[in-house]
Amino acid sequence: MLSNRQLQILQVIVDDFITSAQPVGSRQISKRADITFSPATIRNEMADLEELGFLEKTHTSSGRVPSQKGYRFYVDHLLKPQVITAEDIRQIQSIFSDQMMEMEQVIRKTATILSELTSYTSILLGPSSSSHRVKKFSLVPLTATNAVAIIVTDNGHVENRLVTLPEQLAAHDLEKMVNILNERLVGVPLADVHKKIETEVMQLISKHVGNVEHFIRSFFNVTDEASNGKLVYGGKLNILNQPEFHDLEKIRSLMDMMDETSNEVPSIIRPANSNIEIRIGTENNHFAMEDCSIITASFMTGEHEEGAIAIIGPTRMDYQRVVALLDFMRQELSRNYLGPNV
Amino acid sequence: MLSNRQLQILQVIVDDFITSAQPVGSRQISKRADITFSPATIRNEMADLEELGFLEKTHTSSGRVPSQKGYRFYVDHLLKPQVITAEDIRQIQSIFSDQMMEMEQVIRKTATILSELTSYTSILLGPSSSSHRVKKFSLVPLTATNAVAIIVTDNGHVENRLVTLPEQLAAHDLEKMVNILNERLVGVPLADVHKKIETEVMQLISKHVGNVEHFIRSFFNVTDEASNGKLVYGGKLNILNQPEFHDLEKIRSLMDMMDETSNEVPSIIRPANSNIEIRIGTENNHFAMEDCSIITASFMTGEHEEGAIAIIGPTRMDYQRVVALLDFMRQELSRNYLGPNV
DNA sequence: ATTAGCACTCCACTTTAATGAGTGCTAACA
DNA sequence: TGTTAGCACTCATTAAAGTGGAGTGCTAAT
Repeated sequence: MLSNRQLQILQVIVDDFITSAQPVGSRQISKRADITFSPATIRNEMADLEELGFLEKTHTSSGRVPSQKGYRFYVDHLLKPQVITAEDIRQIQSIFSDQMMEMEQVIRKTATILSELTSYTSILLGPSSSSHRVKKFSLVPLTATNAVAIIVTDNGHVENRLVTLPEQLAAHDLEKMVNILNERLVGVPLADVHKKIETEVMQLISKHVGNVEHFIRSFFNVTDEASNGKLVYGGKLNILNQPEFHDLEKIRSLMDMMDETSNEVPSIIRPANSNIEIRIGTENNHFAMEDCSIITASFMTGEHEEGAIAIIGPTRMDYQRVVALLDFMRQELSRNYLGPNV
Repeated sequence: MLSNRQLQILQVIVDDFITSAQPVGSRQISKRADITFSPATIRNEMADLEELGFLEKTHTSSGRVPSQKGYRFYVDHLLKPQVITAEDIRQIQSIFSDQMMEMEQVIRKTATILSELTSYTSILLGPSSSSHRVKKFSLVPLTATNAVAIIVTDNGHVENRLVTLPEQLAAHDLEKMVNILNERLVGVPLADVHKKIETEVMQLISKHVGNVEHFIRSFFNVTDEASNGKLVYGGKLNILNQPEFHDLEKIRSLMDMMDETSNEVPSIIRPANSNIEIRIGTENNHFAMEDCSIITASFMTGEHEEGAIAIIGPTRMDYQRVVALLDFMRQELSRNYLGPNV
């Protein structure tokens, strides 16, 4: 069990290091107004805290730096709920001032504003469309062999894919097929479309219209891609401002992770439960993020629709502020984003 | 006028520097098999070339480095058409091996492969859809006040936008409106849709259906966003491998330029005429690219549809190879990409 | 239990010296 | 007259050595 004095010292060290990025020494601490004891006393306490694993030295005669365990303790026990400023609130609410708010726009604006307010990198994962239901299916022929297949969901999401039509397909067969698909697919959640087509629609169609194998197959993946929501980054380059990221290799691996081609990010930033979650350093289980912390939160845009917000910064991150901002943000998003008034 | 020997020396220096990134000295040059004269002679020639502005020194007693003017001369007069390897050809053609090639996929794959083959950053600008004609317009109502407006063009491009419907709008009025829009818009190039609606369709509709001002307005910008084609990057991080980009500020400004939010890139990478074009250093008229060269080429996917390819690398770029690759690539793209068999 | 005092450590920075690649110039050479 | 060998000189790079300062750990005094 840590004494009150130890708690106080740990708190001061973490707070100091977060703002200065410099190892903090005993003398420096003793100068603070709220510290009444001498540097020597502080040194003793710091030695104990180090032995307990909360602090580290960068070299034998340097000041102390919080260890990962130190941050963890700080986050779990010393974090004081911080009130965000009126200006923060104003900025966040400006996102919703525009009446006509399409999901993607809101996500984008949120990402930008969060990265500006925190000066870290924000990641927003829009709610997946897979729980939404098909509102309409249509097929627009382009040439004799090509057409565009379009699915509109009840939240206004549009999926479209170029498909190759079976060779000799009469116009009325095409129409018939579209009718069947509409009959059977409207109302089905996007996530189930694949299965539905395979088990039910496919044989039904081939009864009326021959040779649709290939067409159906090229249409299958329509539904797979909407399973993750839109992923948007804000302030990707903010990480370059952090003094601990002057190392090109670290930057590279982080940037690499955030490159659109990789798709591990959604699973990384989705919080395990729906609360705010903080993962520090190696807790992320990701090489590129060994020196990073990530704070995630989720927001709801419908009964089963969940989006995720994440802020990535150095382990030496302003946890208090970010947590406060994220908490407010998630509330605003959930509050403003009620179902399909989209 | 440069003597043959000067030409040879300039060529050797540029070639050498391109591969080694190190200033090249007289002794080093004289060691080459194709050089018959002594270091002292070379030094004299180099001094002349420097005076003429083709070479520079990094400091008084360093070897020579090509100046921007040197690169320009090299590119204009010394570039030998290089044959690309069978492996290069194989890789490039693999892009088109897949029968079902959607424009966006091809663009993506091209960007990736070009960045891998060159180890520089590639930028691909897909052809704009604005010359394509509206194939179909449809409106899918979601709620009483919201709907999705969808435009499909004859090349299979789909534009969709959430729109707010006028308050009291009967179902048959809606249908009538959609019919009118289809009648009037089908066959119109995307670029002209805006104008067409404003001058013609708007009054026609308001004759039949009242109070459509707001709806029409929210629909206007549908057409503006397709004016630039899809923009795709390949190997954004390759620039980090270049020794001249170990400076964070340079990296930042380049990355910043390539960030999706900025939209100056299309105009930068579009070549002035339809040939291959090389811009070196400050010729780019862009701060972030003072130490970069950009090689652009265009390809045709239809009579009036033009896409652009660009490779961005350090001024010390392997011009020969990149030019050869781009030239082959543009031919392949144009050849494989014939109109709307998409 | 707390703190002043002191020896010690180590980083960061500066200075100095040595090395070596490269140049410019001059004089000799073919 | 064009070419080259020779030589003094410049400058980046590297290593070694010295210096100052911030910080620690320990001990003894309060």
